[in-house]
Amino acid sequence: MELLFRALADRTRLRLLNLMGGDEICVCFLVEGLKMPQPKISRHLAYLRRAGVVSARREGKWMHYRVAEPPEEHAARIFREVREWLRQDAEMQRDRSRLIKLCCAPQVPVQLKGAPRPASLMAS
Amino acid sequence: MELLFRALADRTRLRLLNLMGGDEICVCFLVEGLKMPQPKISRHLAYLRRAGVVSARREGKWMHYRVAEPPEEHAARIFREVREWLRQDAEMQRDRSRLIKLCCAPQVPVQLKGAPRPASLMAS
DNA sequence: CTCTCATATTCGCCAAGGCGAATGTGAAAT
DNA sequence: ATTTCACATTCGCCTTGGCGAATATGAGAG
Repeated sequence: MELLFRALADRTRLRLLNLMGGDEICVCFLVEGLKMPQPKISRHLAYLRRAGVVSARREGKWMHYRVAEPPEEHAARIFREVREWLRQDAEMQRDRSRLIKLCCAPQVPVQLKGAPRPASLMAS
Repeated sequence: MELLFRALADRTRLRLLNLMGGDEICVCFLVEGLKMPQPKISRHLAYLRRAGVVSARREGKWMHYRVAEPPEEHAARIFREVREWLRQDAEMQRDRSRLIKLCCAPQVPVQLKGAPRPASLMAS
């Protein structure tokens, strides 16, 4: 129980969870979307993984992360409520807009040339 | 947002929130109920107060604490869900039983001779 | 005024965890 | 095989926050 809350008790981790809203997303897009150093992102992703709230999948060089709903009933409800909360937060909305611009742009930035784009970024 | 989760990210604080389930409760009952050193309880209560999730009321020598629902909509829903979760947790149930035994006993322990009892401890 | 009682705060110590910088690793490309 | 690319981990430093022990505060009681 405390494990879940410790995972949520950090702004960067909340922003990460926000960016992977329901979808799989590649680490490089998280790095670019949050404009943060890559090791920092990776450390927080590791933390979220240890806490069991995200799952990772490897595809060649790329790692895809996605939100993993907790099995426990109450945890899951809290989790959904948090993500709903994120959708209405101002900074989180900016983050999502930036991400959408990033991956739906006519040409993506140099660093993400061949990176697999997140599937659905339509809702916002 | 992180403030709320940091407040919930500690077992002792969760146990405290559990014991003040909807009611006002005096610090001395929390100390006895959790069988923990009083300064420890006080420190965690201060933390909860700073986080804005409890409010305190003075009555002579005694301090009464109660849960304060956050004004923000999502925060409040999460908070209610947490407290619902607590009600179903095993250790939390034991804590509540012990508290009930404590204050509804034919004669309360020496330390709580004149202490004001928590009002309603009927639901459990 | 002093004493006691309920509660709060302070102090010193230690572990968790955030950060940037550097380095490691594993998969593909050449 | 070597290099490159995407990502992970380690290291050293610093802050937060947990703890017990001691002490402070503030309100009644005597």
